[in-house]
Amino acid sequence: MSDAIADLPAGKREATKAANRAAIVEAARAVFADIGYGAASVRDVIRRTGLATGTFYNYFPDKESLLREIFEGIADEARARVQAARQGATTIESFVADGYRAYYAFLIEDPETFQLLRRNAGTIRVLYDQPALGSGTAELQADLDTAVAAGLLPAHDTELMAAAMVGAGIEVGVQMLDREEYDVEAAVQFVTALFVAGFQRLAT
Amino acid sequence: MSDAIADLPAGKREATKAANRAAIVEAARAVFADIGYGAASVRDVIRRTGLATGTFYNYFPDKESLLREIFEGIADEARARVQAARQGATTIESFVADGYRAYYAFLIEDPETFQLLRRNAGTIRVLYDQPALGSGTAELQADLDTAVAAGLLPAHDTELMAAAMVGAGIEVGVQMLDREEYDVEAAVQFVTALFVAGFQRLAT
DNA sequence: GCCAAAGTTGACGCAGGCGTCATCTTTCGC
DNA sequence: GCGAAAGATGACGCCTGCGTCAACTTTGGC
Repeated sequence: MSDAIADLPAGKREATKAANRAAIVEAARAVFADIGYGAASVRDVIRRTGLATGTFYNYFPDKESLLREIFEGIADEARARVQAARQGATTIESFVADGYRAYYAFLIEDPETFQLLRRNAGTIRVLYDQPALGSGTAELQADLDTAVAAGLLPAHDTELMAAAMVGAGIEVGVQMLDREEYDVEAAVQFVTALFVAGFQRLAT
Repeated sequence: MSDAIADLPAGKREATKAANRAAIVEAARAVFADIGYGAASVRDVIRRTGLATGTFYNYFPDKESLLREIFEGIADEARARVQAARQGATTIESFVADGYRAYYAFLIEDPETFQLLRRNAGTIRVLYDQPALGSGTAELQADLDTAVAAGLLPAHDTELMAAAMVGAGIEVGVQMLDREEYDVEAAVQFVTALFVAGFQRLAT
């Protein structure tokens, strides 16, 4: 059906393969977001694609590797965006605000991804037992360290700072998505005021 | 074996019933904390108690009602403690600090409960689709509203404030529990400084 | 001590998931 | 076009979970 994905040097062979893989991943996102990873079966996923049972195993060895692939894709994307946004920051305000703005924009763009993360945060945390969730607390901590070194932020426990920013960011994001109109700017203003003032106070 | 639970007017009948119920709940806490609610089966739970399959169904109609019972117990306890702690607050500082202190003390007292909540936050959120997780964002919001009315806090979006406090509280709690020594006071100081300064700034 | 009521037990039938593999279909090189 | 290779298919055997229920064990009243 149609020229679906690309007009690259795609042989039909390759094209179908890419399409099937994509279909499986897409179905899995929906299923995991919906009933949660633990409760989902490989069957639930492939049933949704219309492909046959056996086909699944041509692409993935099991359910877990599916979740890993999905999650890594999301994490890479989110990390890249947030980090790019923070790149130009020259003040605490812009560091905090630009990061959150990129993050919230990402959520709104694709609420399914957000639901997926929220629903399976516990599982993901167990799966990657260090890194935690969201766009990566570790990554944020590294950015905070850089900002501290550059004199942008007062020195403090960056691990706790990162944890607090991620936690608050997620819950505020949930609220934002729960409301009638998505107001990214309001959410950004809110968390920015909170953390900028908070960080300054912590310096005392 | 032994005089286990109580020396109340317990008939043997009643005593066994209470013990079995407790055993099931305890096993379920462990299993849900360990592999997650979705992946857990009723069998996983009863197997851990040594009771027979059928016995489970004398106490609970299904897996979900088990989670509900467990979660409600935890929520009641946590809510009561945090609210009691906040009762005497006369300043922003004590309002924030006392609540968090009670909360973190609770976590340390029983890390399994915390792991249970963390692991199954997504499921719980879906189960009670409004209330969310932790000791209850809604409850906190109500307390914040009261505090605002009493002039303790500057007026602002208390829904977002509650969300941010719960989110940051949880993630900071995770960090605290991940560290070698649990330092409740450090965690309390941290979040208190953050939110007190943040709330004041938001008033501007 | 005895017996009715309460409660426990685990085997049972059914449902559905798992991963495999022989078979069929499609593609691609020539 | 044709044949070989790549890949899709779904039935199959195995396993585990579900909720039930007839049979057994324990308790408590007398």
